[in-house]
Amino acid sequence: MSATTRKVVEFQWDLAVLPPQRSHHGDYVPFPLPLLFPSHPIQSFPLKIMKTCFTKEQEIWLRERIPEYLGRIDHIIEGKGQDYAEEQANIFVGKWTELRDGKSPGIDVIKAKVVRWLKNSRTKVGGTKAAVPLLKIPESRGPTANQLYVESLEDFDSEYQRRREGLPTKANVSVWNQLRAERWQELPSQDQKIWKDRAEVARRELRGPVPEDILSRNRHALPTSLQTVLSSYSKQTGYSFFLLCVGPNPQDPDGPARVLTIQHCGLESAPEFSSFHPAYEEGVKNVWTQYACHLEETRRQRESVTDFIDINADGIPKLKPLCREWTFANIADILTTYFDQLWYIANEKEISQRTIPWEQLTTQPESFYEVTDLPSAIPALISPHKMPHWQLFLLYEHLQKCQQSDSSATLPFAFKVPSPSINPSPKNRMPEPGVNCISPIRPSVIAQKKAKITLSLEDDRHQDYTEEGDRAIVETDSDGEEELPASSVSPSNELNMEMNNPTPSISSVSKLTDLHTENQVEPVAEVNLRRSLRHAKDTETPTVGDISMASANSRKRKANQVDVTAEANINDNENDITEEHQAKKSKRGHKVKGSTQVKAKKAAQTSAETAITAPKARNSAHNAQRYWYYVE
DNA sequence: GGGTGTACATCTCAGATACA
DNA sequence: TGTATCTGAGATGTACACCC
Repeated sequence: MSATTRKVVEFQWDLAVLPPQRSHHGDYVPFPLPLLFPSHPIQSFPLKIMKTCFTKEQEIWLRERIPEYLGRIDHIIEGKGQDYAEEQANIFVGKWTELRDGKSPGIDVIKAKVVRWLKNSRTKVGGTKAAVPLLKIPESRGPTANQLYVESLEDFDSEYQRRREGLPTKANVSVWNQLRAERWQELPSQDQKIWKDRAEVARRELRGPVPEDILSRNRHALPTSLQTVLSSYSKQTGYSFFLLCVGPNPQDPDGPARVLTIQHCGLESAPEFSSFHPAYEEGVKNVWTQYACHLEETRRQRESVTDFIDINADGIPKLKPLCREWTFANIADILTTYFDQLWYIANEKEISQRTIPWEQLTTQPESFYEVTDLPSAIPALISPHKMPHWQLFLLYEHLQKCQQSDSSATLPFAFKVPSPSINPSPKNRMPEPGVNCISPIRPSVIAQKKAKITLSLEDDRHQDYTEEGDRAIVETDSDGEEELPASSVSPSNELNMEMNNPTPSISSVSKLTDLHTENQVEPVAEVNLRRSLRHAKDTETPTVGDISMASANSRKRKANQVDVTAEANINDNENDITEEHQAKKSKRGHKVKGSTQVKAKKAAQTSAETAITAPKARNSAHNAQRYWYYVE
């Protein structure tokens, strides 16, 4: 490593082969864990579709052929690269005759594109065309409290119209803002608080679930993003970092969990922590994976627990029959979610918080519900996680039976709307430790969720007949050891935490498997991401592994940049550019270079301006750094 | 046949600007 | 003041064409 010690290690383990909950370590936090991953209110942002020739599937297929093609060109593999490219082109058109968006330019054109694609693969960095966005999910700010308030005033608009009469258009905003400020100031502070709470609710309502594709992209870019951030922080603080992470695998969110260890040290040739620590494997890595295992498992259970409650289009929850495999914690989770949903329904109009304030409910039960709604053996409702086990079962069965016996839409249990003094604002409320804080489900998302679950169920019912044997083999491994190589984990031996089984079990057990990927280079998408982080890029120093592939493109970019700044100004007529562009298509050697944007800008400038305007300093493409990380 | 240079399209990001 | 839209800069993939 040239200037700094940087290392990213990525490995995975299968939840189906997790260590049992009562592991020999016995020192990890027992299930259920406190809420460590609060739901992030988010809003989707527009996604643009990349215009590339091949579909994703085709690109993947082609990418798999690059190593052999390049191997032949470099004489590492016997045979000619061109022959291989043409051979693969023939196979390609045998598989597909349509490209992206259903375009079918003809067999010969497709063949030529395949050959050219493989040829370009030698010089291009590879991967996807589009840069990976930063790990950022924009959040809508939503309406402000004072805005909501004045919108509710019937006379506000008329007053606004009266005040703006005779004023220039530009004054409209200030008039509106002034009037809003006046009305807001007139409002008592208690009422202001109510409107602030309503604005908070409105903001939340604007934010839906994170789109899966954004999650996937963010997860994919995470190692690079973290590495870049750590690198920058290291430069700016002199600190060294060793970071352990766990989370879903971007390739398969329901499959093996992914564990990352990221080390960044500003010193040259610093030893890696894993080699420095005398018992890294046993003392650090294994301990972390044991712990992280349960973090991920709990996270998935919290995600999936809502799948164990039927919620209709009105948001009314219905409990499913008890499953023998559920643990007490599982049942407590489900009941907590169930009550939170009931609470949400009861308080929807007056909502100032979305989950039950269990502490207050315990101290003032009469303000929250009718005691007669509970089974006679249960004196009071407390948090299911604090409930004795016999009460937990009793309550669950009671609620479940009430559902079955009552065909009407009446709920077996209903919360009262507490007075505002009892019902604190969410800002002042602290989540109770160990309590499931999954947000209640908004009716608007229920239809979508249920459709997804239904589809999943139908698929999985079908799969269960075909894969039952495989699954059984893995889960009943007698000696407790995973015999399959980690890299060969297939869908049949992965435990799907969601709805893979018509009678799903939340519990999952097993042992650790470590998946190593040997000498894997960084996907270009992640390189792009890091390049997008310009501050980091400027201070980064490449490690090894970047020379061969990067040099060709860097030279090209540099050459291109010089040409743009030196020659683009010559052309100040866009029409000429177009003509020359057309001419270029038939005859190579055209000397005007640069993007259309650059040309258009230059064309818009006068010749005098272009003569005296110094081109803006750019990051030289030659200096563009390639940042590779290595995987253990 | 393989390597290389180039134009162009298109992406992300950040800052500027317009608007209510 | 908050939000939406526009714009410029930088980066990268694709297609084409020429050179060795």
